[in-house]
Parts: sequence; C-alpha cells; structure tokens
Amino acid sequence: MEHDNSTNHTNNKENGDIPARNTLRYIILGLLGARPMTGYDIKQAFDRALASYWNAGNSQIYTTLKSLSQAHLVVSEVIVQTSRPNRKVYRLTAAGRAELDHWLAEEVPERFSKDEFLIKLFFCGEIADELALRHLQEHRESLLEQLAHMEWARQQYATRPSRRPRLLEYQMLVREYKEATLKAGLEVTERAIARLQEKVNQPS
Amino acid sequence: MEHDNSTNHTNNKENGDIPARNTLRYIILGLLGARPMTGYDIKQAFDRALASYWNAGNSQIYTTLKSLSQAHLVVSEVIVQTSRPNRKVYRLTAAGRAELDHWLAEEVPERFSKDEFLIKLFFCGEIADELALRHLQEHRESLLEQLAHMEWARQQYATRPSRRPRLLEYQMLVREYKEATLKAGLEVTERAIARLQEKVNQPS
DNA sequence: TCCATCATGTAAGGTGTTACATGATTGC
DNA sequence: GCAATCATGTAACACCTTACATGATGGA
Repeated sequence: MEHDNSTNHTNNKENGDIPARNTLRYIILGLLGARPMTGYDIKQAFDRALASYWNAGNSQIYTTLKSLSQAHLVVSEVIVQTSRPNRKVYRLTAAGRAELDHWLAEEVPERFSKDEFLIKLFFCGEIADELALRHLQEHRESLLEQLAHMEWARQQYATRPSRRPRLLEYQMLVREYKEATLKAGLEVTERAIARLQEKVNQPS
Repeated sequence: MEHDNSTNHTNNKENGDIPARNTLRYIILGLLGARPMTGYDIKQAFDRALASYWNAGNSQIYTTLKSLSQAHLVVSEVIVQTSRPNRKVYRLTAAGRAELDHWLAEEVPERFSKDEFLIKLFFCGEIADELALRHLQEHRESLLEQLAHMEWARQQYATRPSRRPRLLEYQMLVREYKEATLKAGLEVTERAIARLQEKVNQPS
C-alpha cells in the first residue's frame, strides 16, 4: 500500500513550514521571469492573457509585489518619467528565479473547484423552469463572449511571432484547452436550452 | 480630509446592502430546501454530489450553519441518540426559503475563475519539456479519476428514481455539463502528451 | 488493536475583493 | 468639459483552509 519512500524528491518541509499556496506570488514571478514589468504592466498581462485562468485586482498585485520585494525575490527600480507617473519596474532576483523554478517543477495540488453557475443550476429544480431557462441563456451569452476572447487570443498568437517560441507554445496550449472546454460547455448548454424551450412552450 | 456629519453612525453598511457573495450560505439553504439535515449530512452531500462544483470543509459548514441560525434563516432541533452523538437537525424557516428563492432567481455574477493547473502550464515554457510532460500526465490521471466519479454519479441517478424528479433533472444536467468539459480537457491533454512525447524522444 | 464512522465544533491565519485615494496627460 | 489612460497604492473586511479538540461504537 503505502511505502515510506524517502529516497528521492527533496522534502523541503523543514519544520513549521508554510502550508499556504501563494499562487498569485508565483504567477507574478512567472510573468517577471519573461521580462521586467511594473505593477501596471502586470495588471495588463492579467487582463489580456491570464484572466481566463486566473485573475487579480490591482490591490492584490501591488501588495504582493511589495511582499515579494521584502522577501528579496524581486527588486525594483524607479524609472522617472516627465509627462507620466514614474514607473517602478520589478525584476526577478536569483532567489526569485529559483523559487519560480521550484514552483514550476512542483506537482499541481488538487484543490476544490468552484463554479457558481453550475452550483446554482444544481438547485434549479427548486424553482420554475422559466428561471432556469433564463440562467442557461445568460450563461450561453457568457460562453460566447469568452469564446470570442479565445478567438482573439488565437489571432494574437498567430500574427505575432515571438522571440521565445517555447513560452508561446505553452500559452497556446492553455488557450486551446480552455477553448475546448468552453465549446463543450456550450454544446451542453444549447441542448439544455432547446429541451427546456420545448418543455416550457408545450407543457404536457 | 472628510468629516462625517453628526447625524449618522459611521457604519456605512447599515442598510442591509451586502456586497458579499455568500455562496456557501445559499448552497446550504439549497440543500436544506430539499430536506432537513445535520452538519454531518451536509458534509456528506458535498462529498457525494457537490464536490465537483463546489466544496467546503467541516469548519466552514458548522460556522455557516451557526450564522444562518442567528439570522433566523434556519432553525435547529436536537435529536438525542444513545449509542451515537446527538444530531442537530437544521431546517429552513420561511425567511430562509425566501432567501433561497431570491438567490436562485438572481443572475449568476461573472467572477474570476481560477485554475491552478492551467496557470502553471501557462508558464511551462520557462522550464524543461520533460517537467511539463509530467504535469500533463498527472493531470490526465486526475481527469480520469474525475470522469470515473462522474460515471459513478450517472449510475446513481439512473438506478435511484426520486420522489422529486425535477430536482434530479437539474442535477443530472450539471453532471452532464461537467462530464463534457472533463472529456474535452482530456482530449486536449492527451494530444499534448503525444506531441510532447515525440518531441522529447526525438529532439531535432 | 487499530481504524473507520458518526457527530460537532473552535482558533488561527492566509487569500481575495471592494472601496477609497491621488493626479497628470491625451483625445473627443 | 469629460472620459480614458497611465500609474501607484492603503484599509477594511469577507472568504477559505488548515490544524486542533473530543469521544463513543462497531468491524477487521
């Protein structure tokens, strides 16, 4: 059954270690791993490329940058600008790079997923079919919007060849993954809408 | 500097406008809407039927029940048992039912999604393909497990006809939705694994 | 003997969201 | 004049996770 396999895989839980996940910290390290950025740049990266898989508000970004800075995982340099607010550009330190590499190599922990749409739909048997139908139609709109964003992202990747194609490769894979799941959800949603519309229009 | 006028309390959240989402509160109301349950029963319902869409630990369930009780949305009754710990059975009040109906009718708010696997994969261009391949293979295992659970759930629904078929109907729809997205993810994952294995085994 | 099941909770701390605060420049 | 963009942050609180705490019964 279970072996105490202490041979490989460094156990780095020295003593009272941090059980926390700190995903946002690593995402920011990951972004800075590609190029130095300001908090503002990072927020833009979220909005343009990451928001479908993870998102964070400005407040979280700036406080996390500060804390990364205090942990010496990043350093900042202020670029003075005249007709714009100054830019505080962050870059990885060697320790930051090591942290990032460690996280990237680490297994992804299983974690509770949360889906507000599905969990509400789960209980829709307690209310009128008309309301559930409306939820499904709204969800369909949302999925179509997200798919449009995925198409936009696809074109971005296709038209703008990068200096570092390996980075792009995985970003395109993630996009493809997300698009596939969105399409699968859309199919189920549209079938459910069709079924419900029949039921609502011709109650037996 | 802004001074507040002497007229009111400084508490600006006084008039019941809660910006909070409180999803777990509503999920528990939704479960109690079907039948009275104890905290333990609710945890079991999560583990058996809800965990794929939302999950919560015991501690959160019990504290939420307490707070729902204080808000008079549920009431509890202790059922004394001799050879087992006593059961504290909760049921909806009229106010609780009204809250639940209101939430069910409300539009689902768009919210940041979080996917730890995809966000890590996004950055995998910064490390070796071998590591990314391992992540994809582990993810594949995870998806297969989840799909097996979905199949188990399908059989549960198929074999156990319910007194309230409308509740079941939507639960089956949610299951179908989740299964479809898992399958779509699995396909993309397996294609990526095949591509990477070729690349790793025959580096150009 | 050991483990799973039944059954209910508290305490601490980490994570995430909303609201607030500032202020110059560019384009309509 | 008005809005958007650029640019950086703080405060308060809501939400979620982990660890801790207890203890009887029944089966392998």
